Amino acid sequence: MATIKDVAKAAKVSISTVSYALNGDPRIPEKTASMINAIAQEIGYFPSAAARNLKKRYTQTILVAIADFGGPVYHNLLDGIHHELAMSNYTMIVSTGKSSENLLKERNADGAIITDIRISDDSLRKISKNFRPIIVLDRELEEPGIYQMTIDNYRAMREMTQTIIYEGYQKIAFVHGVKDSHDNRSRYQGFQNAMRHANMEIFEEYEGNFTKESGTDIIRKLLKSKQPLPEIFVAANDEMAIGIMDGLHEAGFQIPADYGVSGFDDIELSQYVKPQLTTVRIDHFSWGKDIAATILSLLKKQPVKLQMQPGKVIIRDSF
Amino acid sequence: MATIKDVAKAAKVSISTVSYALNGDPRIPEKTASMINAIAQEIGYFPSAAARNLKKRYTQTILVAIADFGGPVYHNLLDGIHHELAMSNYTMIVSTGKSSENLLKERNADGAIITDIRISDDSLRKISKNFRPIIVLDRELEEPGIYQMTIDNYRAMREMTQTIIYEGYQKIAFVHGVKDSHDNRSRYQGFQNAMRHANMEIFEEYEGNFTKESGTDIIRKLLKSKQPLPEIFVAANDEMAIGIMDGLHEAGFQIPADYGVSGFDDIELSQYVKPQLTTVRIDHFSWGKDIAATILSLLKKQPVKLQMQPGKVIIRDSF
DNA sequence: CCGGGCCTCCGAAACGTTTCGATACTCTTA
DNA sequence: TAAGAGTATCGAAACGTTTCGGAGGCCCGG
Repeated sequence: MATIKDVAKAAKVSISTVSYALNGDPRIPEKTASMINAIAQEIGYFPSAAARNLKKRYTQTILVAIADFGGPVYHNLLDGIHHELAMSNYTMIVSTGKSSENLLKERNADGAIITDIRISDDSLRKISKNFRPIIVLDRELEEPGIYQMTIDNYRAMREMTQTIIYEGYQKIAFVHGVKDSHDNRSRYQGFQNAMRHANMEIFEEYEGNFTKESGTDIIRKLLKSKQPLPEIFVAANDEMAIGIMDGLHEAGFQIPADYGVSGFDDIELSQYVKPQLTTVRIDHFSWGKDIAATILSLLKKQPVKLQMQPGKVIIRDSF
Repeated sequence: MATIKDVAKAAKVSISTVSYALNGDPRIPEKTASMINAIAQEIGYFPSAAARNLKKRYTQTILVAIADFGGPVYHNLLDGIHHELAMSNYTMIVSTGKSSENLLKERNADGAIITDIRISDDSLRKISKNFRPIIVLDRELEEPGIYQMTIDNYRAMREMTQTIIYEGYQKIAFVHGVKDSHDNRSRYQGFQNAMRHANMEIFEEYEGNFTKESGTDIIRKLLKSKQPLPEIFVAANDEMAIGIMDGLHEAGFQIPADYGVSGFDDIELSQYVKPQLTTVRIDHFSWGKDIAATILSLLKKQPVKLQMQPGKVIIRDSF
């Protein structure tokens, strides 16, 4: 592997001169620099990230840790982050699972954006001692070096619930996603709040895990056990809502004639499903851009103001 | 930042002893090792990836370079790769755009899986001088250190086309994705071959770019310019097929009564669209696992046999 | 002709690890 | 009791960069 030493030898100059030349230091005159660049090019030299990272104490890299690659909500978020970062000179890497924690602990990046509930608060707190800044998207965590940028789930779900109540629904049920996730909790709280304000009882609560399958399962079990159904299912996300619709259709019911369903996220599928799903739109792309811009400011030690990403109720045909 | 030196000082042993202890070298007796581990834990020490990477000449990392985070086909692929890699002790990182080339050139990983057409063959050839192994998913590229694992587009599309011909369609049109991509080319060749064998003329060819919007556009333009339409649109992927369906529906046509449409990939949406799309299923998840297993073998210098990932025609209702 | 300033360039230390090749000990065993 | 074999530990070099602090050489003004 060609190193800077090889370049120096070939160019008959010192290592330091090569380094300066390659990094465009003004003290190297134009013609020397271009000579050195030509030689580096020729022998196929590229600096070793490892060596550079070690010496400079940063990597010019931002890590995005996500829970999995599968979910339909991440794409726009990642695209948004990437879009913004591409204009800076930071490299973006994304990881999932166990990899993420390793990358953080061993400081493979200068900053991180995290939305993976499997990384515990505790672990994050520990990591934040050595690694900053971190932006968390999926939890509330008060800690120096950790910043929160969440979706305004509470307000959006409250608004959705109010709309439903206004429509005259009486037997209203909530379908939970993974119970102890921040998203689920805050959405549920918004729902709860709206119900309480309207002096309404929650008809029932069901437990899913944010997947489509869990939504379908709930319906199947409900039907099989002959329990009374609500008039409308307020799901904590679109995937479960769609799963519920699948389950209901499977049993021969009509939506919204027999039962209503609402979602949250406005994933692409929601417009294709029949009837189209009434849901809360989150503009993940611009949220991503916002997050990236924030971490860039943080990296420059500039002051930032953190605000929640708003959601917007999109009325379609599912209730 | 705590370094190994701090641990050594706190434990009153030498740096080398700490290093051996932390890496579980058998020459360090159990009780010394656990004492050192405890101290490292206590002062919050984590090794610096940069320093380790520099000294050992590898990173235990595999890079996956994708074209963008947006497309619906990557998720399962990435999940498959991750699934397999998670069982090894390699860290997986994914990147896109300009970042990918930097990461490769500066050797931030030990191996790479690439499916991003914007990285040119030339660039890849150059990179492969310093960086191996590389598995490419989106092109054919004969070069030491570069391995190809593609989808068997040719065969699958030929089969799809044969099915269509067998159904009795006469005016058959092909809808191209981005023209010079390997996927588009090989799918087109499969189509062409089937047509030739059946002694049929290709009714027309349209040019899209693999996006839904491009599919819809094609229909709109066709309709506006009053050109004759084919009886069936053979699209190079599902997204365009769905875009075409959208365009046709928009103009009030019925599918498959008025026009037929076929896709390729079997993305999730294809089952939700009405009518459900007839397409070619690619099991991206197991393809991903296969790819990951292959790169792992390559890394261990074991012999590998590269085979194409097969596709399977899934008959649904769009023709 | 001398001193100072600028322009080019260079040597060497440092970043935080790993690992080779010792060096002291402590036991065995003859 | 001395030699040999382990055992536990250590010092120092090396990985490939960046960057500080010069050092020579040249030109300029006085």
